[in-house]
Amino acid sequence: MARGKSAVKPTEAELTLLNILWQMGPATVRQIHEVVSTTQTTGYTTVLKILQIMHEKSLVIRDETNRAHVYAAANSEMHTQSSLIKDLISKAFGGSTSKLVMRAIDESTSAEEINDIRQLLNSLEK
Amino acid sequence: MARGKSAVKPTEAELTLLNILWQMGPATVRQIHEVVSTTQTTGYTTVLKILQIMHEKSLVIRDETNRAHVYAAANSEMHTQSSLIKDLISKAFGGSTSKLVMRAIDESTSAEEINDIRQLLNSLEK
DNA sequence: CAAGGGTTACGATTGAATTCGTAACCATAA
DNA sequence: TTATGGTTACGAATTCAATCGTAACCCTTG
Repeated sequence: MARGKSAVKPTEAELTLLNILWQMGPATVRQIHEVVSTTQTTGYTTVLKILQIMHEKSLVIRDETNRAHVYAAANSEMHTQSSLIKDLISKAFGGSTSKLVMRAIDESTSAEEINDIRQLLNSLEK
Repeated sequence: MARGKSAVKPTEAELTLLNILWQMGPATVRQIHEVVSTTQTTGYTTVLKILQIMHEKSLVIRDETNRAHVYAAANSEMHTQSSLIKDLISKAFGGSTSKLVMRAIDESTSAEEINDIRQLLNSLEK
């Protein structure tokens, strides 16, 4: 089995940090922790530890040039999203993408979003 | 906070059993284990234990009338799928359904599935 | 050079998920 | 009635996620 990289599925806490990294770009633990703190009450060393574990798992890369290491997401947001969704489709939707899409769209989906999706379908047409 | 029921997110092992229950309808541990065994090598008592835990969490209901208890999914497949997907949308897609749909559809999506999705959009039209 | 402050590293703790062995239980066949 | 076989219940072991306290480290300033 080829398990080069995308084999690792980020945990919930890890995904929170990845979202921040995708948003901010490369950042130090302190910077990341500051952002996390706006939403949660998570200790500095907790964020540090999670980043270290993510580094072991190759979910992030880090630049150790300076004393304060600079972390960055190892994979793109798009790549990770695709991987997460394929996982869900296989585990909860019997592998059917259309079933998932049907469940995803409901009364709370805005008209704009529906338009976006329609345009996507049209672009696949050709 | 109202946390009546859909607050509990099934774990991976639990989702495997739920899939079987949705497929088979109410079933005994033995029956469920037989199906599980076609795919995995999981012990009988492991399946039993997971079902007991799911019962505590109210993910399944059970009929204890007979000696061999009969288990059934507490929530519908559709309900659970919706809940799982909403969770993913909020945690990995910034709340955007259309982003999720865009990631879900790729080159591996069959023409039929794309057609199904298009029809869904059309039905939402009116 | 020595003290402080910020930073990383390490290890411990807690709780959940998963797994299973073994005991207890009970209905039924002999 | 008693033994047998299937069933549930209990509890222990293992692993992983998440959290943090404390030690070690090192740059910078006085």
